[in-house]
Amino acid sequence: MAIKVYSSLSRVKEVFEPIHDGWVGIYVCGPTVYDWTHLGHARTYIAFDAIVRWLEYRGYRVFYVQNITDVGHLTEAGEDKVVGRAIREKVEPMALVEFYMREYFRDMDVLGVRRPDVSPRATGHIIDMIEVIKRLIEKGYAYEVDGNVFFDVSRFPDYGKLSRVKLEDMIAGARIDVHPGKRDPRDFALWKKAGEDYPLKWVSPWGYGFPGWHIECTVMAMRYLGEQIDIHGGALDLIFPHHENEIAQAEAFTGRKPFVKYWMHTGLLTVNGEKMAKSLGNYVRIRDVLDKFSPAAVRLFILSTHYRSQLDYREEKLVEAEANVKRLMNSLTRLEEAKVERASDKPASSEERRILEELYRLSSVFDESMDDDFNTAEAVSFLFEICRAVNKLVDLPSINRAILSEAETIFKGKLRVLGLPDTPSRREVSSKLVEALIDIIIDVRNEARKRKDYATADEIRRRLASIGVKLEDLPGKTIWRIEEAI
RNA sequence: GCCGGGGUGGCUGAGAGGCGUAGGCGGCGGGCUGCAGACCCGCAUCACAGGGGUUCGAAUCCCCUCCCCGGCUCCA
Repeated sequence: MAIKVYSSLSRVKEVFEPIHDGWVGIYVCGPTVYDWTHLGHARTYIAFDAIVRWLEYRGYRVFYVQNITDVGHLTEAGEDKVVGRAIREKVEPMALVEFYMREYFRDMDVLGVRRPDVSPRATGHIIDMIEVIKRLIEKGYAYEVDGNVFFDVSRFPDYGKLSRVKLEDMIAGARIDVHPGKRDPRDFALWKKAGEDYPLKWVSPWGYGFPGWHIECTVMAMRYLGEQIDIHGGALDLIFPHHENEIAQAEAFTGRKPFVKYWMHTGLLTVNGEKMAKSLGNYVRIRDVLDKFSPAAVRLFILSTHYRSQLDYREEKLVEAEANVKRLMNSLTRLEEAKVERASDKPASSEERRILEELYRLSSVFDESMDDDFNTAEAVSFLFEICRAVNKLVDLPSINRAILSEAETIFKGKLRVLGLPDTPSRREVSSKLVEALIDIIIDVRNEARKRKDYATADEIRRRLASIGVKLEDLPGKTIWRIEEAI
């Protein structure tokens, strides 16, 4: 029953034991809101959404913090992303931020990603950052050069423990911004000096400027979760330098180790086998995917692969996920129908008891999968088996009420924990009036069927299908659902 | 150059020494049905890149080879 979590730091699965009994603090690096959110964001945030849901399902109180980066995130050329874009579009930087932040939340809401408990913004924590930077200078971990402040990597011997990047290799390999004032090319900026007419700057002990990217997460994580936190997550590409630098800042500042007990990283998303990159022009916006596919299909697509694996986006896979969602939703419709039509108080038959036993078993292996480093991919396979068992049960001519209710609890519970819809879709687009009307039409059609007037019956079915209402004749009963709203 | 992750049946994609030939899709056959759909059951020369090795036993561990993808630079 213990949860196991793969830690990027130790590179093995560890038994999950939060620092405070029964309470989990989790920080996930949020987006820099200067552009539309893409499928990679969806991947990461849906994965962590499922993780948070699972921890709660297992009885933990979870406090989830995910930042909004609205300053300090620089491009390769050393330009602040938000500022650069705002200047090009001739808008106030914070208006740009506001726009994309709202769109981000909208996308996440549609995808059923529950909002974090706190969504702190970097610009709202400049004072905290300045305080931490001051302290780092006092402790000798940072130094000022002409209005810039750098972290002195040589003072932090653990540097590289997360990414396993060796300092020598860094110097040899990558392009590093060699600011003239840096003592060592590996040192990174905590505070950057801003020119006179720079639109986004704050006053500090070192003059006007703005914070570096890495310091915001360290500061906000500590502010809301304490000096040591249980889980810190993000996508794989943040390990170096972002998370490496966060560790250096936090542990240097507090003198306490470790800053983070479990580092969790999601695998990256590729598109048709290639990495997703602006330069390749293959960015897939969440918005565009949702134009074609249901949110549930997107979630199922993402959760069908383990969160640490690389995930390749291809449209056919979404088509398949959509079909799978339909399978699950069909089953829910049948369950609803069985509840009102065929629930009985007769003692359970041996067949019913067999199915119930099977459901209990599947429920428990589902849970084991999730406990094992949140293996949603394996859990999904059991979800489909639960679905099949439910179908078998509701196919029976009469079903023991208690068993039916147990089946419903199990099935819906698993759907919910994965953030999938647990009610048949027709509820969302119909109304009492629509339902009553369709029931009348169905009655008329069934009268025709009794008369063996199949031409009329088929015509009614065809015309209903053409407006998105799908009929299904079951023994003694016709059920319907809305496939695509007109 | 330095670090990772992979190569599994027609496709997709879990599993990481025996404990379910995962699951889904597609295909075929059967059941149910007026038909259709949905659903249920069964089947597929029962697959794990190639070559060695360890083991009573390997898709899973070790070694070698080939191929793919990613990180090291802004990125979720």
